[in-house]
Amino acid sequence: MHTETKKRLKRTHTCGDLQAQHEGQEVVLMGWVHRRRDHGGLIFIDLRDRYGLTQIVFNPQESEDMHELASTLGTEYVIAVKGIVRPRPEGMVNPNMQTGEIEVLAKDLKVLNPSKTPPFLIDDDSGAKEDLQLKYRYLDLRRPPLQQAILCRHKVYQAVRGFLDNDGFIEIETPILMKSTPEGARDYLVPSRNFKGKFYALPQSPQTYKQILMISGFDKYYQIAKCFRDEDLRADRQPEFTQIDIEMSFVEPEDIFDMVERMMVYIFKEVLGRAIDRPFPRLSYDEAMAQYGTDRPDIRFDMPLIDISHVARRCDFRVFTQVLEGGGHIKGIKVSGGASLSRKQIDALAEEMKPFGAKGLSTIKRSDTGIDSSLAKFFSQEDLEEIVRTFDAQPGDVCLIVADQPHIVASSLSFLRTKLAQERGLIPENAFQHCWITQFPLLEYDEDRDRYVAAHHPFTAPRQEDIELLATQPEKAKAKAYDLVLNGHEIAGGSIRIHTSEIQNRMFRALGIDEHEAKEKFGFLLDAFEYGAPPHGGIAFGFDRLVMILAGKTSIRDVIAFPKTTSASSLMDDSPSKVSEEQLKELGLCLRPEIG
RNA sequence: GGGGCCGUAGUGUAGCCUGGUUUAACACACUGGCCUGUCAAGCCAGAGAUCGCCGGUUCAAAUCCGGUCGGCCCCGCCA
Repeated sequence: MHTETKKRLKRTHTCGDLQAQHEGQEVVLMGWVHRRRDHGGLIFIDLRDRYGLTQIVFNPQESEDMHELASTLGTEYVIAVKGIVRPRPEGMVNPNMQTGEIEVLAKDLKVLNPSKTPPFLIDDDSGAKEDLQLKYRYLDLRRPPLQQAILCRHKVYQAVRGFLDNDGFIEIETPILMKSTPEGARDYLVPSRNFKGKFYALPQSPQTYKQILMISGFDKYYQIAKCFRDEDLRADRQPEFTQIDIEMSFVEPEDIFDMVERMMVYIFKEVLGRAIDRPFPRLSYDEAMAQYGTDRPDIRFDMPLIDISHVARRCDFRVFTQVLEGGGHIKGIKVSGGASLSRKQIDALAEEMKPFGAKGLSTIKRSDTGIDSSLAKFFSQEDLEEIVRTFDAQPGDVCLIVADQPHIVASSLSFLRTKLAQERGLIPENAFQHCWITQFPLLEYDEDRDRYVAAHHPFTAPRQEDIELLATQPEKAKAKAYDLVLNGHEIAGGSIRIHTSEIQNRMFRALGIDEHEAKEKFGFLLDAFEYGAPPHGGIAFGFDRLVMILAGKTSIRDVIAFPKTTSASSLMDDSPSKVSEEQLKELGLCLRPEIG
């Protein structure tokens, strides 16, 4: 035991540290065996930790025993090496390595822990399929790209906390076990043992708590909060995710915009060392929908949606005229140089637009000699020319046109716009373009539930001038709500809140929530409003999405240490899983017979 | 709830459309041997797969059909 202690090695440097200046120093490195190159005589080991790689050389002349031991090292063994830093021989410098000027001549080797052969290569690209990566997430997380992503996430946490603290915000935690509320996403439920038959819900967001904190006088609050929504997943949606949740008292939207823009400038500077321009451009919801067909437009490239209804009204194409009579839209986008797209390619695009409801895709190509269009027989030459002018199409361009209900035209063309921009390389690399979307509708009509639902959430304030519309034409009311969009991703959304129980009750009435139900579900908030609620508003960031964009990833799974699959399971720890009969009994639960 | 793509040695792919001369191929990893300047080390040899699972069609299924499970992408959904 005593000799063990004496011989124990203490790490002096990391695998990313050593340079020519360390020549001659005795160092101790610890890490994972990244690769072994065994020449029978000399053995080279690339030793890896999260800081980098360092080449270790084992020479049998130093110690036969040590050399023997080095020859048994396998990939991912954890070892400690004591050795002397020396410059690499003439011509052996590796300029691709951070530590490529030097190597460590091993004097002592200890195997701290052997490793089974890993199921995939620990490298920039392991080549393994994603389910295998998720099962062995602890190995996947050793890969440099994921380590960098997690490090980026750390930097964003620190930047956010640093900025908000400096700006006078107070970090306050709110409960994870809370009351289930109607409206919004499906809740994750937690059964109560003390109150059998009753349930907590995990927060979809800390919305009601942060409003109550405003009433408590914490006029500048923030929290980096875990949120939970039991809905179907996407590349940028996980069942549990993280928000930067912010709320302020005595503010108007301008105050929020100013604070958020300063924070984004700070984050980009701290995390990427980049300067970004502000103020961020603003578009109203209606403008965004008209120009881009989406409320989260990617404005790194142009390609706006162009309305040609005024010309289409005069054509003989019944599909078009019927769409217009039914209140539909006829719009299109111009693809510069797109006249070279083949019939087959266009058909493929049309096929991809079908899930959005688009039934057809019409084309108008402009060449040097004239206009070639699938609509030629329905339009006069003059009208075709007018359409081409409306699009400002040059020879070699093609205009792709959809006629349908407004929401179908918008979503399918928005998809097409992004898709073509990606395929044709129109999106500038390494560009970051924010924009604000403002003046969202307050309410939307829900066909299934046969009533209005809150477009944002039921605490969102209507514009002052629209309050009367709540009782008369609710769909026309606009909200003091705003989203922050970055490169086509919604990264934050917020609003000025209702702060009087009088307006809040009018809102509930518009939503078809009667007084009894309102009291039952949100009574605590309505009560709180009676005791001097300050005007307030705020915003919440999708933290994972923000980090995803900053880290240059295309899925938030890449910036979450332990993400779930698209079916919300965790392949590493195999959750969700069954629980024992005793556990169920304790909670007063039994499973429906068909579940077993 | 719906649509699309994928599932073949430890890993990634080919083979599948057009069923049988395929003893299921290739690369990486792995095992053994040789090797003192490699850094994706090299050379030689070797082991490793009832083709996700269940059923059907057929003389014959990795291959065709139906179902099912899992992963990814999308529509709906996500206040």
